[in-house]
Amino acid sequence: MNKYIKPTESELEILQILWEKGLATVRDVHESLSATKDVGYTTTLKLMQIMHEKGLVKRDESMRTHVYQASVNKERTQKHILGKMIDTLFGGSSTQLILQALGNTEAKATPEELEQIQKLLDNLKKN
Amino acid sequence: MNKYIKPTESELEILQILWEKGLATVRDVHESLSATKDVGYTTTLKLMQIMHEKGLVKRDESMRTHVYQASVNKERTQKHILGKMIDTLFGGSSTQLILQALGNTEAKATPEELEQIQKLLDNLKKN
DNA sequence: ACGAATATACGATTTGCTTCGTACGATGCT
DNA sequence: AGCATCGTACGAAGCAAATCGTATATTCGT
Repeated sequence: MNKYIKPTESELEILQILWEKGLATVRDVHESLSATKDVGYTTTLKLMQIMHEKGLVKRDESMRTHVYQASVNKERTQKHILGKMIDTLFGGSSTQLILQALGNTEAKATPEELEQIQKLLDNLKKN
Repeated sequence: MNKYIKPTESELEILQILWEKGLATVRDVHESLSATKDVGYTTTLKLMQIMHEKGLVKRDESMRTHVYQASVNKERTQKHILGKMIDTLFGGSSTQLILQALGNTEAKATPEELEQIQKLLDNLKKN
């Protein structure tokens, strides 16, 4: 079995961009990143090279400008980190986390989203 | 305004113990910790000293054996970290996080907990 | 063709977290 | 009193993450 590699905070930021874009060059990623963060280009590059070594991303090197994509699954990664967080921050109770997230007044959920949650909740209640 | 200090992973483990116990000595915390983790006493001590410097915990030094307590609010801290996680891992959508957490087959929620979530959900729907 | 811009590679540094050894004082036991 | 135990303080090592400077190759514009 392949060992799970836990992405660092910075690596997660990059992964998120890659998950969104699908394919992206270092420059693409860097431009997205630097919108919110003050960071040098070579720093982004280095990070992505390290991620490549770790196997977090794949890249096509056939062109001078390499084209990257995530090589780890988004949902799997989210689930993994979420699980850890539930442990270390919510004493193992996912309910506590959900209540906290639902009650979060910022990042309000839209009615449609609430319905989405309702549906899943209904489903769980049946079992 | 006081700058928010982000607790590290290890510090969170300790905070969780302090939130639960209210008051605790280093030894208390260490015993809780070492139930799940293999770590030396002085390591726990040092961590708690650092947390004290950072202002994450308070302590009563009037006795030889100092008595600690968390000085940061549990809900506030959870919310803060959760918010960051929603940003860096779920593209800013708390709904995505909730769906993921609800769908999590491990750490199953009990029917009572589901009701708790339902109530909050109903409340949100009204507005 | 030539200078500017753009790309990767890579080493070095800095910073922060974690861990532990050691020193040393206070307390407890016999 | 004398020794073991328990407590804090503190320095330092080990490690990983993050940042950046520099070297070098390629490409582009004029």
